[in-house]
Amino acid sequence: MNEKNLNSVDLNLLRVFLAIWESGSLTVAGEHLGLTQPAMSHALARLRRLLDDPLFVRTPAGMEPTATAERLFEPIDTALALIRTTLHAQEHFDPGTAERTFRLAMSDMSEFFFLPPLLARLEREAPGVKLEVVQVPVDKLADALRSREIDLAIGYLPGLERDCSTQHLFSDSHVCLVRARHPQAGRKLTLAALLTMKHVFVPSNATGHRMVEQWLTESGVHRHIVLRLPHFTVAPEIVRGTDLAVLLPRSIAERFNRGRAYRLLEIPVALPSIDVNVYWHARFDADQAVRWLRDMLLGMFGK
DNA sequence: TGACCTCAAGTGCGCAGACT
DNA sequence: AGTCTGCGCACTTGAGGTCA
Repeated sequence: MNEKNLNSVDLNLLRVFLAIWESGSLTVAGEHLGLTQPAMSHALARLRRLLDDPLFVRTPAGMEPTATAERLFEPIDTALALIRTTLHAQEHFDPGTAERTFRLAMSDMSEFFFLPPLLARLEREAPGVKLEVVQVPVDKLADALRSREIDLAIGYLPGLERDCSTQHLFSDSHVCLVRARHPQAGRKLTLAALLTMKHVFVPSNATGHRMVEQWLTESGVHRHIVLRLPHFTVAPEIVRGTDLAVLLPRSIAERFNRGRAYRLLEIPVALPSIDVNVYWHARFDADQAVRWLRDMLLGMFGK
């Protein structure tokens, strides 16, 4: 593209490009942008002249991008996001008056650990701020952060470090949670005792927890599972009334043990530690609101 | 010299109808 | 049903002229 072509680049044409890319239809893209279909057609025609490429071709499946469009998508998407966040960055974020919903992705265990204290803090300092926890498959998290479907992801998510910015909060390890009057309470837990005990098994959707469970299996540590649960919240209540045990992250176990109804036993196997981080996409580095929330998380949970 | 006005060209958009 | 194209309207922009 020469300087003359550059003069005719209209930022709105790039929005048109992205809207057609995302919807695969001029009509639908126009609805998203508040333009009619003919206006979209004209805009696409101008883009085609500008870039000397059809960009999108009609197929039975909709408007399919050409190789040139495929090549252009990422830089255009990144450039527009940069412009948006640069403009947003100028807007001062005042938590006391802000009306904003933050969308977060986290596991069920992280919900239990993070949300109660975080909500209490928000209630005091940012009454207009709302949270929405979104369940996103791990392999879709990077895309969800990039597209701003979610603002932050929290947990042990090593796969995200390649695509996203990261702030370390704390390192966690696993312990064996039993009731205070359990026969093993007060004793040093041996591998033989661990294998003899009856366990509650919680698959959870937490990546770190799953990794530890997988590591135990691969290491030949096969516990005697008498109860499988789809989620972990009821497990401590069951453990409190029985001689069953459950393996949980220490942060979760300590939260349950505030009333001293349990004992936390060290697991007699060297388990990998879990780095609990907060993740966001680098394109939103400058977003004052998200930065404020990140700083709050770091202040509350960072070690 | 700057402010204001006029006019032509360029641009964006919508309507209607043709096309795929 | 969805897209493309010709046409006309509205608005913007820039050049040129006039006036205080």
